[in-house]
Amino acid sequence: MPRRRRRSDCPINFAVETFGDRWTLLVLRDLLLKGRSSYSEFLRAEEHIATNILADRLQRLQEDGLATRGADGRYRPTAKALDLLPVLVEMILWSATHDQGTAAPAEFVERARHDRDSLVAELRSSCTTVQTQTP
Amino acid sequence: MPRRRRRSDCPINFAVETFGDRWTLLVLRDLLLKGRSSYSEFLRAEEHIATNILADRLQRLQEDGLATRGADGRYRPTAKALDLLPVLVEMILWSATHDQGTAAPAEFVERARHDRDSLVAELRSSCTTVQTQTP
DNA sequence: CTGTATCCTTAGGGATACTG
DNA sequence: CAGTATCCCTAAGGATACAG
Repeated sequence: MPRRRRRSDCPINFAVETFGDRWTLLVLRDLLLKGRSSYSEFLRAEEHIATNILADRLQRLQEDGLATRGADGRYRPTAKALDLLPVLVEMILWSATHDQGTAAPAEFVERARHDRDSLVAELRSSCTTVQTQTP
Repeated sequence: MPRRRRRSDCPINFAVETFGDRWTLLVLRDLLLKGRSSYSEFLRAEEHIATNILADRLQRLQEDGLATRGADGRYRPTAKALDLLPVLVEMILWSATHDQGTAAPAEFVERARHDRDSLVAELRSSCTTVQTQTP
């Protein structure tokens, strides 16, 4: 399957082409923010992703260098994926501000608002820790 | 036309459902970062958006409270849209870091890296200025 | 210039069955 | 458990033509 050709070299377009669809960002959320790593864990997402869609997105994440699959069958975020944490945090902040009915932990939002960088650093290191904890 | 029902109350999901498609974010980019405001200006986007798609996205942006259409037929970002600037900036930073071949102005990227908050503030006020400049 | 309308094609997605 | 494989269907998208 030839990968769809890129429409432009704009950085926003690159982001769109990497995770601008209805599922990829949710898988990344589970991978980066919810500490999920196995197929069945991703399948449990409350948005109810279909098995074929999930398999496809996990494949793409690997192709795009955002995740690796270990011998144990668990998916781990790469550094490239970890660098998306600021994007995710800003999205959460935006949704929490503008969507009444959004279910973001108030504590998280407050922290993101006042102490964004240290929150990102913490999330980052918690991912890394989990990553190395299974020798 | 009934609007698609939301899949969950997760803030990331809210973001996905608002601009998680292949075009909305590009229109927002033009609106927020490129100072474009008229239909023909958006149509000039290098990604070549079709007329019906553009009309649809402009409509949705209004429905979602991200843009307003003035009597002059020009589209203006709302405060809700301006609050997406940090998200866009983080995306640009991420793409500039991880996509060789991305065409982001080096000056902009440096500024974003070292002086993110003031850059966002500047972008925000430049939008506002443009907005009020036609009395 | 700012869009509608139409037609057509394809990719994306959902349900479900099945396999190692 | 961790996926493939199908089937089917709809929404999304592209190309144009047309209209006020």
